[in-house]
Amino acid sequence: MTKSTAEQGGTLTRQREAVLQVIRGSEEHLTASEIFEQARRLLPSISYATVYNSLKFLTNAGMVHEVKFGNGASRYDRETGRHDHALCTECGKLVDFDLDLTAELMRTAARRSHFKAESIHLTLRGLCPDCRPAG
Amino acid sequence: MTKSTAEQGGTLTRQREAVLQVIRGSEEHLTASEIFEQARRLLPSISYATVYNSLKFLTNAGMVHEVKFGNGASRYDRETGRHDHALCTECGKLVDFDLDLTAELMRTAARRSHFKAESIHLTLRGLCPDCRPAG
DNA sequence: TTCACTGCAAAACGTTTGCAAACAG
DNA sequence: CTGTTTGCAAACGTTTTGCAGTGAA
Repeated sequence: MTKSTAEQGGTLTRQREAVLQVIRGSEEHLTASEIFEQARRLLPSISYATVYNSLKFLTNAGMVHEVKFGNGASRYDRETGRHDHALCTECGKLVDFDLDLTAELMRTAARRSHFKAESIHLTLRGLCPDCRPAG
Repeated sequence: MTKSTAEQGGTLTRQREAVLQVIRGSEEHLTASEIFEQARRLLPSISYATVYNSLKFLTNAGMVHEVKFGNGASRYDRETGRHDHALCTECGKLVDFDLDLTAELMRTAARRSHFKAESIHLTLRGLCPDCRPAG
């Protein structure tokens, strides 16, 4: 029953730390394969499966945030607090932002859908500053 | 340049019609594999790939609506107008609803994210009426 | 010694593709 | 005939799994 490094679940191994470091070190929202590429630079022996294990571990531990979109690859975000996403339809760039109407929004959505609300997820699709016509 | 049955793109073949009929005939949001199962009851010779082709065709033609969630299978919705979704975390049920604050919401989100808004997608996660503790 | 974790390879899953044959205009 | 669509099988990208081997308490 003796606990190790992390809060409860398990150990923050070298591999998991490398994965965490990659995610924390990036402005972007990386995919598992991008994380694998970068993690193996820190720890050449790391395997793809271990990256996946680590991502699951870190997600469960609340240390990173998984963003699932469409049918493509999940992306991982160092920002773990509640926030929304904007996805560029031109270049695929994914940006975090926060809408503080969400408490209100969740109540309205719950009423309309007759669900007991747990969380609300909002995604804006459009053109990012770099891709839109004018400045 | 002579057009056929559909608006512009192509023909509404027997296969595409079967797929459309399955989607229109269901209250649920079916996956491609569920659609395949049901479509082959209408048209036993239909193939999986043709179901995918048809879904792509119908989606492009605006006759059905594709809902992509997480990394799982896309679901297809006969409701093509703008609307939001509620996803049950217990049983996976997906329900449509409409929030009419969305025009306002889109403006705010665009301002916050600095994106040029195209569309906004809102998903409520929680417990559906059947799964939540009390009535 | 024990138990969690790793690395590898294979499988699983949803989806897409290449291509020959069938079909409609 | 010509172009489109079909059906099949094989390929694809992402994720999961089985399992033997490693490593830290």
